[in-house]
Amino acid sequence: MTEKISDAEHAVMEALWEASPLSASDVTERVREARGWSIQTVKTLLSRLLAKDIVATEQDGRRFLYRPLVERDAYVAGESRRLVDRLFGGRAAPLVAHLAEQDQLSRQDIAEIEALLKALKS
Amino acid sequence: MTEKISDAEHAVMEALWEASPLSASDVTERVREARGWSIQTVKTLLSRLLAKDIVATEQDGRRFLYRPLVERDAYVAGESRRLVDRLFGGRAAPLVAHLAEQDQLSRQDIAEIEALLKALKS
DNA sequence: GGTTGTCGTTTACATATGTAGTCGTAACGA
DNA sequence: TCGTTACGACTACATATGTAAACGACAACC
Repeated sequence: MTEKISDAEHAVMEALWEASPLSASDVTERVREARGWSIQTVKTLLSRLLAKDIVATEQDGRRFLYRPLVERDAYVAGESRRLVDRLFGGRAAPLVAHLAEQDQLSRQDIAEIEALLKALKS
Repeated sequence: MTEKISDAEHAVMEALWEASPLSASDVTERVREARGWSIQTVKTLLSRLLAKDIVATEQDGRRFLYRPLVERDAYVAGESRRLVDRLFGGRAAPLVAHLAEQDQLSRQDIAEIEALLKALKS
């Protein structure tokens, strides 16, 4: 039921998932390289995330520190499921098949996945 | 480099991938159940897809028939890659690991994937 | 041949999104 | 104490998106 996180907001969330709580300027610093946003932009994104209850704040003197309310894992799970539902009829196997066909699996990926599956079956 | 396909546009594309060429009303009929859009809405979406060169038209008497210019496979590949890049650092194995952890893989999925990988290694 | 229905085209409008600028205020530094 | 700075809040504005209504042209039917 969590509200939708946009692309830009997602970049901010990645910073917060990496470390938190962070002030707006901390976040700006952390996303500067990847996105080059002004602090104003980051503040707007943080406000929107706040309004959507995706992050929370705590007072730190005159400023706010931001902290995620949504776990990265939950977000990743949601997005993965959305993709699988939309494009693969809700089944995960066709997704893996697709990745394989597109040669997007390295030899190492294959080995890792096999090991994983073996573990799963036990 | 194909332009972005929005969620609503994607529903229209699925109809066209299933069968094409189709008229606007054909498409409307095919998406009616899933989305319940008016024909006006479908026409707008088709125009936008046309403007983005994602579909093409051919004249059929007084009306147009629409046909995809982008293969479903290419779209699926792009979206899958985007997800893997954004959420799994570009590596596919962690995605599979994630699905596994979330219990999103059925026993049958596992069997299918194993067979697939075995085939890949040969 | 006028009416009606069907097309594509144009316009509409609310909300979301990307990307900031401005403003009032409170703290900090000289 | 007085200017500078750093904050959050509010405002801005273009483009994208979802969802259509209105319009004008033309074809089919009576």
